[in-house]
Amino acid sequence: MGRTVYLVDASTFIHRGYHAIRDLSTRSGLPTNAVYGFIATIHKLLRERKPEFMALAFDAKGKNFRHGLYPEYKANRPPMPEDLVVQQEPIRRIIDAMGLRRLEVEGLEADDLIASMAVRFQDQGHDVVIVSADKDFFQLLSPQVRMYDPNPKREQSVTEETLRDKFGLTPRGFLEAQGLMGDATDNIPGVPGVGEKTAAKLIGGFGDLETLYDRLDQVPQAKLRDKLAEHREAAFLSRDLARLETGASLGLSLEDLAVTEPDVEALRQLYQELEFTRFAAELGPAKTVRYDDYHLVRTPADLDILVQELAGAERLSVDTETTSVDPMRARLVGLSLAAKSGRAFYLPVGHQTLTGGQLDWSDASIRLGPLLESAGPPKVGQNLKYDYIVFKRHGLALGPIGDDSMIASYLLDPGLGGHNLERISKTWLNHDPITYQEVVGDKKTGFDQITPEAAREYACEDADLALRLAAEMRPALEEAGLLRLYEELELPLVEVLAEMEMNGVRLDEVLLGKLSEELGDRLAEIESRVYRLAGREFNINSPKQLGQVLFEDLGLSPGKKTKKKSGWSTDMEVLTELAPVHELPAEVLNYRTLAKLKSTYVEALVQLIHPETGRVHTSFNQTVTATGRLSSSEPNLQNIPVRTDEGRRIRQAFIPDPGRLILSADYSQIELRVLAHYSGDPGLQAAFRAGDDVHTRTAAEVHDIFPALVTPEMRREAKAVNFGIVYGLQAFGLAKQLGIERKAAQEYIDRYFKRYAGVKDFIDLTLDQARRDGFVTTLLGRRRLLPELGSKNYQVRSMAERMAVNTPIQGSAADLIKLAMLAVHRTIRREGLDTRMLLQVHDELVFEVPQDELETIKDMVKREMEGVYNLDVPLVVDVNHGPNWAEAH
DNA sequence: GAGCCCGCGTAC
DNA sequence: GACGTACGCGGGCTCG
Repeated sequence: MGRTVYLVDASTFIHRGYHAIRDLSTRSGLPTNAVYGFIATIHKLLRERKPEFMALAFDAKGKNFRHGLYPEYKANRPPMPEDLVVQQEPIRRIIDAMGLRRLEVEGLEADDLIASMAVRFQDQGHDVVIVSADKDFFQLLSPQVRMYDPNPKREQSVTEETLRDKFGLTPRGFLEAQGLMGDATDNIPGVPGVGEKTAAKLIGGFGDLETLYDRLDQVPQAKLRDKLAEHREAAFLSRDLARLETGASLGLSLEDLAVTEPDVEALRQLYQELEFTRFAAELGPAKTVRYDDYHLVRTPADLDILVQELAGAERLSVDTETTSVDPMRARLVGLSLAAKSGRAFYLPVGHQTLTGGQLDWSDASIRLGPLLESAGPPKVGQNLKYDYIVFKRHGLALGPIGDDSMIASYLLDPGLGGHNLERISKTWLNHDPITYQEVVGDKKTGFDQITPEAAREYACEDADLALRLAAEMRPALEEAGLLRLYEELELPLVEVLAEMEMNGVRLDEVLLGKLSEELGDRLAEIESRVYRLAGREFNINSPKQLGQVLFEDLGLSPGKKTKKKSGWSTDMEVLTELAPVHELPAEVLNYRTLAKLKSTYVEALVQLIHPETGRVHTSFNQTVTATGRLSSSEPNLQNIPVRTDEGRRIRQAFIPDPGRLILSADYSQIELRVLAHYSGDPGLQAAFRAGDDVHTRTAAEVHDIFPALVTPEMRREAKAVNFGIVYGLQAFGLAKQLGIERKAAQEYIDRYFKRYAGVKDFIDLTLDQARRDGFVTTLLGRRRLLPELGSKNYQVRSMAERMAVNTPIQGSAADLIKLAMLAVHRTIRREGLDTRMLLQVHDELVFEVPQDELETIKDMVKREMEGVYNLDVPLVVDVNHGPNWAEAH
């Protein structure tokens, strides 16, 4: 019985993908546009046609019989571009993993492979579909052989009839016509001046080249006749070149072309390497974990047996299930434990929906105490800060912390953007965990609404995975020299951050209430003035509507487009420009300032006051920034206004409990000191050793004058340059910031680097090393991977270079203050002090100090922070205190 | 109505 | 394009 065989001309679709998709590459810079386009086409073909038999023909390297006939064959083809060459290998690997037959034969082009197979299978009574758009295949068309192009924008199907309708030629005739036409892309000459139309007409009339030349005198046009006569040889040669080889013996039977099952895991691996997340997802979840050794523990007797089994464990993985993602509001629903890969236990304690029994937490927590508290094995988990807080609020002091898979993943690649269990399990274990959605269904359903049975696999898996992940990642940390940073800084910091979050900050609700009211009044006043000036009402908060009012209604001249150029920018820079021209922009600037304070700070903060503690409890995120800094969220307490009087009023609402004071300790110029240390620059180091004002000193150096002669304006410029250096400043940016000519900015920068040659050398050396290693490091060996340093795209590469310069500085400063937090925390503990650490704002620590500890803490904090690490320049800490954060700063 | 992106603005 | 690291607001769009 006749079957259908699909023969794919791979190079057609590889080239089409290469040209149709621009700028697709992996994060590390491997181009993937052709791979992506080609694989998308093959997917489409498989999906739409579901072929049973199929082969993909590739061009073999080197020469073939056509070069023997005609040395100039394809001589006009430039060599394959490098960014396409490197995509050949991945394409072939994917085809193999897909379970498809790939054909590549030395001395034969893909066309000849396809032609030989087409004829062979046709002769065996099968139908053949040639998947290509190349007209060279027209000569093969027959009742059993047709062509197909999966691209919907093209003519999808070509048959013998199509050929007849379009050219009036038979397939055989088309080959004859090709002899006359030639083919410019393959450098096949043909007869000059004869194109598709003329060739079709001639062959349509005479049938073939032999007949045409036998009866050349019957061609009516004298000129054409002469051309044909002159290029007779070329015509016959061109036909020979266009004729596909159909007799190649490939020794393939139909069965050899059977489409087999894909190697899903190999494919997934390839797709992940190429960062084709969509294709990887289409393969469905990878399940490499078994669920058959996961158990429910729901009686005190079983719990005691379990505690006994786990007591001697080297490490114990722990995970909590709760009612909230906010650990300060979460109620414990259950916990899972694992000490051996693949074996885990779920202990329900707070399910509302039950089909059987569950443990009583007040009883269970006593039985678990010896295991989970500091006497037990080191604890492993994913984001243990969360579990630590939940347990602490439920009367249990989890410890000691032995591994946190989230932090391990972060240290290995802090630029990853997300270190959740799902993601790192995929990366490290090639496993897709059960999702929260799959377990509870509706996202609004609390975990306590499902049964322990329904929770078992999900909860056990989380503990099991954290255990497996820690085991996988430890060697990687060791390899990268990150183990000390992990064990001696980041893991101990977990507990410190947890305590800070639980401490929370007290807010003066009355003051915030007054502020909100006042801001509301003032906003209303501005609003009415804005409407009057605009001549109509509109939403001032909408940049889009504001743009219409300014640039259409009022006809002011727009400054610049927005980033995504979807409209005209109305940001501070533009409005400030417009302020002298019209009253409205100035009003809007004022409005924006106040609206920001009201919505982002006053109102949001009040909203987040905890009902039980009466304080706000931020989250300090340890695995978010690319440089090693912490971040703060819900609320973000690291961007509370401070620069304007208006903004500082918010800080006045940050107050201590009665009998206490707010104390703030901040590092003076920590980033520039790190720069001075790294660069070894004598001038910069001298400034810090002498205790000079570094910006004044920079101005004096650059202008070559005495420091006493530095004007405030000169100091301001120098300050901008000093900060800019840390960020990878360029002349354009400095010019914009200082409002000077670009040329003047460039001269300033040149003079700076001449004076501070050590800084220049540091930047160059850092970049050299970063390019060599592919990453940069901080004082404590923290890494940031920067594959984009090798990018061919100037913009991408430049960005990476600025990151390479900034990260060691910013990241080292982060290392130092984290070390200081540990030191201060330990001293507070050791000395049994009652002072609470509340906040960290990158170079500042904020404490809530009992009156009678003030002097002790002042001295201690300054001493610990300044002495935390021995740089080549001194670290200086300024300490202040007051009745609120504004006055302590 | 939820979820997301955009434009904007706050901090260091 | 052009100076690094974050978070979060309101508007406005998409999607179910």
